[in-house]
Amino acid sequence: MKSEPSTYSIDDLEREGKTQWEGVRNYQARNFMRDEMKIGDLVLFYHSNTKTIGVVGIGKVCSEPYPDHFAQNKKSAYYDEKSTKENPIWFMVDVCFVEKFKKTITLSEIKENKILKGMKLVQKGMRLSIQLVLKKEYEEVLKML
DNA sequence: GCCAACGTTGGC
DNA sequence: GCCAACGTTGGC
Repeated sequence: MKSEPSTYSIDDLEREGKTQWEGVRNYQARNFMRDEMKIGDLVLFYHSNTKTIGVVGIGKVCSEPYPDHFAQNKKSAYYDEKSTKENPIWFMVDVCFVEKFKKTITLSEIKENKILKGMKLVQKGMRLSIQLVLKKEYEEVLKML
């Protein structure tokens, strides 16, 4: 799961222990979150759009998917008039803190790792903020610590 | 700050 | 249904 650290960083998650992953406004990412995520799923936490880009820690899905009520909040940056309480369009999960790495596993390191060349993250044009990571990819990333 | 790549919107 | 225009993402 990607996040811009200026918006929400691994340090924020460590401090809070748990957060709502609101604001996903992309259908593919929503579908993945809504249909595939289960409580206990482990998450690579990725910092994008920052000085040191890469995987910075681990989180865990700690709720069922549920409607993103920020979409009904007119004051929220994530407000979407098409999403109603009766017919919510957008969904989110809660993410809990597991671990913050001592170092960032950078995007360039991941790009250099042949075992990870199939990772969604390094596919051309892949901008999705939530991506499936295969078990072997997950384990390989952790080996790079 | 630039810009490529992608997604969404809306006219036709 | 096509596609141009526009907005966003995100690496560099």
